[in-house]
Amino acid sequence: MNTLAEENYLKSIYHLSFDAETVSTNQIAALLNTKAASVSDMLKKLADKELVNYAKYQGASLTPAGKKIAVSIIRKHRLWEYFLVEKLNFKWDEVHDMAEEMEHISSTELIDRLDKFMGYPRRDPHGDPIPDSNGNFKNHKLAPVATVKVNASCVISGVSDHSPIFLQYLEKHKLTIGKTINVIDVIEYDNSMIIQTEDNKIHISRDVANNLLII
Amino acid sequence: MNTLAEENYLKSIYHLSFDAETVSTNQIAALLNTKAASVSDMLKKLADKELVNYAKYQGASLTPAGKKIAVSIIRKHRLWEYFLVEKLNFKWDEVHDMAEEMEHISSTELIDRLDKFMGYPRRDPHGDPIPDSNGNFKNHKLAPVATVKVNASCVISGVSDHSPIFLQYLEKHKLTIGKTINVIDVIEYDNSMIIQTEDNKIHISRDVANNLLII
DNA sequence: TAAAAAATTTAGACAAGTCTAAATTTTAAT
DNA sequence: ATTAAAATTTAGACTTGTCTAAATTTTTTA
Repeated sequence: MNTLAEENYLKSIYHLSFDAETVSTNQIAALLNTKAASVSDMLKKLADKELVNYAKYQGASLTPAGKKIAVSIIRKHRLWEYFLVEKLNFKWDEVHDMAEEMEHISSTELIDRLDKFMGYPRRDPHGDPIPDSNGNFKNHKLAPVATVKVNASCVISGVSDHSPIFLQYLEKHKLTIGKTINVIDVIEYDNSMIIQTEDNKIHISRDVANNLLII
Repeated sequence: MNTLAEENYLKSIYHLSFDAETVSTNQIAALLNTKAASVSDMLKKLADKELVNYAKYQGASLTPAGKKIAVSIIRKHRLWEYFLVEKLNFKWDEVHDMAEEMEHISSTELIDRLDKFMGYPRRDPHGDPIPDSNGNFKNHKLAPVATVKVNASCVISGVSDHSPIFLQYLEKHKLTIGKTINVIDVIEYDNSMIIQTEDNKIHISRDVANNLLII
């Protein structure tokens, strides 16, 4: 199959492809915490294997074969996260690094049985959709709270920052998946927002409003 | 922590140490499907890290630190095997390779919670004992069926060959963990045995009798 | 649109882990 | 107690994935 490094590159390119057709060397390097030179090398290898389309200086995109591998890794990652939270009682801010390792367990039979064991969950603990065993899933982009108008209400449905520190902040203020919130006010000066949750009234910064997603 | 290769070496040395104080380069090479030269290199590295005791040409043994790592990997392997069989309904001959990958997932918190989730099982699907979270477990050697006298009866408690082909053979003849068997006869010519199980009477070869363990 | 800045690639080096072939040490056999 | 055989180690090479520094290409800016 593919090496761990290759899988991580494919996954990164997939995630970065959400916003653009083609992904730059520097973007990949930043996400993988590596250097642009290393990325150039790897893109050449992945292009040889026909997993990415790559033209020097022009960025990269996934081929159908590369995309299939990326989606399968994302499926594994999200199912393991669900397992860790729902079966082993970890908190949503604790599971990312573990799932990062577990997503590379190769057996697809294993992951399909895990999926069945858990009753075919459709979203992981962070609200991200879980691809089915054929790699199909609706990946429609959610809007950030920052786009909500004053007096409008909405339901928290995802996050675009998965870091423990952000998730812990949300947890602390009960801003978790499924909660309904109402925007009370937007402070023009810094674009921070006052929101009313089911539990209390909170003042959130622009950063938070940008990384908290709603339907 | 340690690399995947290092962990596999430590595990191999642990398993081979069952019969002897010190383990030879060739024994390790055979078990890991690698060459003696590679083993020499790695033993040097592991000795530098004080995980094995190693003197050139004299074989290797684990230090307490090395043994601790080896036992922790074995704990992970056996708990994942139990999970795969008991929760995901795999058969006992299907789980070895998957567990071989899963044993390298690093988090000990994860494995302790998995242990709890499954109710602290004491033996894996092949009858091997599962170390507790402190690394303690009774690892007393089981006797092969080959040592049982005619007319004596005993309970199948383990296997010393974990290969799918052997496990499938046992499954087919219902020679599984917990079954009681009675030795009817031993054929002197080839040391094969006629045994009576709860289900039927079977003629097993010396090889089978050597790899099937009883209490 | 030419120079400066930013992005990217190439060249060459390195570490981990493996291999083959040759050299060395240990063990077995006479 | 030598010699032959077996086991083990060393030397040198190769692969994967990484890095720094230098070279090249693209983009930006004036």
